[in-house]
Amino acid sequence: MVQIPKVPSESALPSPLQRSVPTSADVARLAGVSRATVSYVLNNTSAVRISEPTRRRVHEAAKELGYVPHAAARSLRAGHSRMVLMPTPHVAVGGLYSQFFNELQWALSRLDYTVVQYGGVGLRGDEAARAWAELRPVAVIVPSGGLGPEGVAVLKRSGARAVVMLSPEAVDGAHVLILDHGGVGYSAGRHLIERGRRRIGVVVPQEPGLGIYSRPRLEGIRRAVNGTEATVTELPLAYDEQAAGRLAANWRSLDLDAVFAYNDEYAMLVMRALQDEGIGIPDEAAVIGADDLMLGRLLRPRLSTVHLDLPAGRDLAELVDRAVREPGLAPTTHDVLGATVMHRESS
Amino acid sequence: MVQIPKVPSESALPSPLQRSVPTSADVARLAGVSRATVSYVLNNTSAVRISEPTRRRVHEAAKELGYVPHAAARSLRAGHSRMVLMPTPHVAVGGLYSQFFNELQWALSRLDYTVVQYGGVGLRGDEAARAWAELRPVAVIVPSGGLGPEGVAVLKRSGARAVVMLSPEAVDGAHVLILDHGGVGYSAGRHLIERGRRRIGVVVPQEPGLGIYSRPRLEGIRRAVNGTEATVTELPLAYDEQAAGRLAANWRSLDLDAVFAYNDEYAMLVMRALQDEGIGIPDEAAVIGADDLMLGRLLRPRLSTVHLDLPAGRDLAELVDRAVREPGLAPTTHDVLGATVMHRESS
DNA sequence: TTGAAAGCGATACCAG
DNA sequence: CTGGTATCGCTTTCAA
Repeated sequence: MVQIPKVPSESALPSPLQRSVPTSADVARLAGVSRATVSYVLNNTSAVRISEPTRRRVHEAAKELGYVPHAAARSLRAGHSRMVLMPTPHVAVGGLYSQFFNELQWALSRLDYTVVQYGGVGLRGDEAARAWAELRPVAVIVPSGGLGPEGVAVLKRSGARAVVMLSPEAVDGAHVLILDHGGVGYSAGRHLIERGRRRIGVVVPQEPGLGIYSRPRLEGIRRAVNGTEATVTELPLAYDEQAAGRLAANWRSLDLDAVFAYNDEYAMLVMRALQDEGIGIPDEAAVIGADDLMLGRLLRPRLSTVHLDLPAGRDLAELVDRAVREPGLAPTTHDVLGATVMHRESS
Repeated sequence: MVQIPKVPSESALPSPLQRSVPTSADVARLAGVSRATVSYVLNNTSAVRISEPTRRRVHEAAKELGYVPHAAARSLRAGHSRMVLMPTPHVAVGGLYSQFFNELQWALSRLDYTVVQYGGVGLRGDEAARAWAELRPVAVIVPSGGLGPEGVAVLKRSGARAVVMLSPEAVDGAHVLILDHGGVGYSAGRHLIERGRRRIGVVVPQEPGLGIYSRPRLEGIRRAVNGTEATVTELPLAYDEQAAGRLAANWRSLDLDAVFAYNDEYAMLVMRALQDEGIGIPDEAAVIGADDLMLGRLLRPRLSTVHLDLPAGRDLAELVDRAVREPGLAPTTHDVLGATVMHRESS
């Protein structure tokens, strides 16, 4: 890491008399009108007609002072805001989610909402909900579970008209889009079994925050082997080459014929390690990932994967908008995570 | 994409009498004390001593009502906030930046700042600056240029005590950490020339927002060949397999012996396509990427790359904190992007 | 067409 | 120890 040099603190340098920030009252004074008039002009209030010369004077004064309205004061007065709060996920999620959230953000902006990602780092559950509630957002979108019915209640009591969660399970009071990661594991499991595999290893990432995804995926593959003669073996794995190397070195003693690698990045890591150990893919070991990243198509053999159908950001934005406009709307719960196996060459 | 089913709008459902959100006045009423006392108790104001029974009553009332303080009202009254605003980058940047920003966010939280990522989608330059200024953040961290001295001035006039930019060039009034992407290209160029390459292709991504990074990298490699007999050829490339395939098919007619692929992901794409075309790496074509992603080490041959030394999030957080606490501090400008070639097997 | 003033929610001063 | 009250910046009636 490059060091940022420490700057000698220029003690008590009499800074150029930091003018305090201009308010609408300052604009009014400079333009020689009342604050009300300033408000009318700058907000283009249609209910009131202001003479053209006055408008110009106000605009000029505002520009001269560099006036910028104070959002907090405004929404305090208005009693509501159009802020949609989206807590940032605690763990670095993959490129798939980034893309989804970009799309969502864009769609919400189109509907005239201000999207704010809030970094509640140390907080969990209800504590987090309280922190979010302090901002009085009109809606909250929680990317990944972790919020119980009490948390939802806190948010609603403090004015949130919609709480939308992407969660593995339904939560009382919230609109929930159920991202059934179990289906991802299940699809992978069915696929491997259909291709004649019986002794399936399942990579379980060691990164702490990934459990909410990896556990359901593991459960899903367990469901898939249920009633068959196939077996499932957990393979804990850190995301680094050494760990993958150790796994590969042990591979033959594990006596497995397939591996579901949690996602494509872990799959690449595992596949590389197995190949370096001289293990043939897919003959000796079938490998399947998940997320359908571009990188999987670039591997040799091409990586089989489970493609995730996330909801369109646009649809989610519309759900939020509807919930905001009709607070009476009963919270809904939908399964929205499609899982489709993309069979390529590694399985 | 999975459709979210449209919900029949339950017209005018008499919602369960949405109690309006509780204020400190409500708490005061329920506890039988004044609003001032509520404030003292809930903020643990040390200058004032409140009797234990009163404290308990206030706390109980607050809990019963589910009271959550109103951040906007509080900071309006206080005249300042501890919000650090970080506009979200317009273009999906790579995993390297995500990691850096996560670290930064964590470090700022430790210093008791509230980090807010703000999605100003359609806005650019001064317009964006005005939108940010409305939130009255105590500091603004701009991830990637695009803000001129006027924009900085707007932010400062509206109360921002620090404006920190990660930018290719110095900007008046802002603390600037110069991310010299030119150095990345330069290092790659020097490396290739030292290894005897003379006809260097440089991948220029076609994704719109990537120009701010790719242009300086290209300029850097131009600087590196200056005064040598080596040449530089631009290779526009979209991030998909077809485009890479076309490039590879044309490769021999281009008569190049090396390629700097903008970053590791493009490098993987290009390397794969070249290999599929039967072009030997590094013999026929040397390939070097940038960003030093894990994936490069997993490729065969292992990908040479330019490692970027980003500033530590912790250091940047401290710079922000110092600037906030000493507004008189003169804005500083530092070069902070180290570039180190990691020579592996592809070059 | 414009101005005076109330009030959004929380805090901090000054009395009591 | 506790309560009244002015205040932050802005919008919006109601009067003039």
